[in-house]
Amino acid sequence: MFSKTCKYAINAMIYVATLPTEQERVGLKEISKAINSPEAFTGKILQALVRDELLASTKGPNGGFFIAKNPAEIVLSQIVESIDGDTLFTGCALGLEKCSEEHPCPVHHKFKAIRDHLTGMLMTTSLKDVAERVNVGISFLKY
Amino acid sequence: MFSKTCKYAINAMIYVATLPTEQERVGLKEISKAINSPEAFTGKILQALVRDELLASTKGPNGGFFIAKNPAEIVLSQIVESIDGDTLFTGCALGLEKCSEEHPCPVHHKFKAIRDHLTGMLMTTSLKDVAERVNVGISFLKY
DNA sequence: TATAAAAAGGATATATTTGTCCTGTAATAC
DNA sequence: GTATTACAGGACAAATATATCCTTTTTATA
Repeated sequence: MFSKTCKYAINAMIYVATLPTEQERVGLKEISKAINSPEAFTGKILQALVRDELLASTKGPNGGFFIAKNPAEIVLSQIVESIDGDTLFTGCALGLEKCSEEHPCPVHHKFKAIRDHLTGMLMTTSLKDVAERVNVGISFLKY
Repeated sequence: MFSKTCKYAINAMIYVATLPTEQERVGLKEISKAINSPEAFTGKILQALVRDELLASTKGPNGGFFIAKNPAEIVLSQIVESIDGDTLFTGCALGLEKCSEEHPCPVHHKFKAIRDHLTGMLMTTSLKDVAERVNVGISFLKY
């Protein structure tokens, strides 16, 4: 479904979004500990999220990462697209290069419904939604 | 969603299922041409499908592959599980090792519906269903 | 201004997936 | 029974994804 990289990215974004807004910045070390991911690799992923302006960062003492805009305005599909691209949303399930309504693969019509369901969910689920679930203790970011 | 290997497997199974039952066997070369896949690699995949008794094969002149049972009784989920295992059906979308109702990841509840939708579709779509679409010319196995 | 903290980025390493090549094995036909 | 055909299987190669290490850059503050 998602690449490992993308899973780390989503978890990291959620973790940063769970922090109170008073806490200005959070470091790589804390993030990778919180989501149980390899630190250096997670650093690369956060870099990419910063380039795509979903995260922001500052260097130096007390530096670290923070969500670039209001977590209510960032949806999961943006993170997925940033890391994995749009193949999950537009690619053919059976790998045909030019799969379309006019030239569909054998499962095109059946997958359409599922893809719509999936993308609809990812486009309507905000970081705020999921971060709140973690904050109230009904969902978890590791193990 | 599916690995490339799994896509080749599904396409190959569909192609073999499209052939008239009078045609007893079909060779690797023809299959990989029909689905536009690398021949040797496809050979490995077909081997695996034979081991899992979804396909059958015979060696020697006029040998080749054929569907092991009635295509109406083989569903897509069996092919997926044979090649990719059950992570698509049971694994956590965010990669948590022990994601469950009691210890859910932040998207667990939302993904449940999509996973059910997807697995339901794969468990109710038979090879016969999809092969017929190819045979009547409303769907395609390559390009 | 020197020092330390922390992210950015380049180079490299490891693991996994995807793909090829060659030999072995079984079946058929002459 | 020999030659030919076609799948089985092992060894290897290439490509991609995942992961680590080290240096550079930026910033805060003592």
